[in-house]
Amino acid sequence: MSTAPDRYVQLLAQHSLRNTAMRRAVLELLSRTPFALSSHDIEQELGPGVDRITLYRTLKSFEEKGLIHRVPENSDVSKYAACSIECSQHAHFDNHVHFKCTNCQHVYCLNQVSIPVVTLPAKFEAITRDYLLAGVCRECQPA
Amino acid sequence: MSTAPDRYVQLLAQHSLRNTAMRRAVLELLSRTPFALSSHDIEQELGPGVDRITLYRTLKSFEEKGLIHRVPENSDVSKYAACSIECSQHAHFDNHVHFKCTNCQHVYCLNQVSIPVVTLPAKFEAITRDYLLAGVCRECQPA
DNA sequence: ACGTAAATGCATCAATGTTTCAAATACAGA
DNA sequence: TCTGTATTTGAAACATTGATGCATTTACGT
Repeated sequence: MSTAPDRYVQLLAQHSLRNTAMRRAVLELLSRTPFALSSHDIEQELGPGVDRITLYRTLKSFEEKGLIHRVPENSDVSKYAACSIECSQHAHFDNHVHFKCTNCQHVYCLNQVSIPVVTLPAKFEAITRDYLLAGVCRECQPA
Repeated sequence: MSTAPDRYVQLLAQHSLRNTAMRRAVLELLSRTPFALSSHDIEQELGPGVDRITLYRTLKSFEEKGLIHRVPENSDVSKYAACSIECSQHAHFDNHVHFKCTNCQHVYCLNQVSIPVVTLPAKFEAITRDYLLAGVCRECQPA
């Protein structure tokens, strides 16, 4: 794990998180990957040196502080993706649709597609919304 | 577990599932509960007599045959709810919105609110859609 | 009522995640 | 730059959720 002092260091500081090798590595990986990754995926990508427990804690604190968000999935494993810049500990603003490919299993954040609003029955008040699509992604379309 | 020959027996037969005590009990419980239940919840409700493994298998086959659906959640535990009548092994038609109360933790199927359609980027083709809201439910509103 | 395929119950195994605690480390302040 | 302290890490143990293999039991078509 390199020690390059770059924008990830700033991101961590902005969210009151100490600058450690594991955090930089996870942040860098999630930022450069165009689809959501599970804890297991991240472990694989970062190589055999990473501690599984530390990784769980890293993901948990990142989620709490608003650096990453958990993509809603109807499977058993949680997948994570980098948040948009506006997110913080106090509020998540990931109002985009998620798309899961049933072929390659990748989960994409479709940042350009925002979640439509619905009218709820009386006395139900929504605070957050998640919209998850499943189907065939760009990469897996038959030519 | 009673042996009352009622509409659950028919439901099971219609979906090619044998009529057993556990299946009748789970089906009855999910049908009368207005929010989604986790495997653990169901175990508690049905009492100490139920076998955990059999329950997992029951939920799995119910989901496969289209009797119940798994409610998308961004937590770790899976929750299940009874499907609408039109669902079958071949296709689920649960095009309603789900609502999770951040206070009582209950997940409601808002059957009267259908999921709005979105326009996807080129070459993405959606097959299923899930819409999950979180907020304060009817029961938990301050007076 | 009988035979067979399916479902159950139990032991075992696997994956995911949490907790506890000592050792190491980041970072603020002198 | 050095030092103190609060945070983070790493390791072992534990908890929960779920799957698998197999013998026994049960549902249901004939």
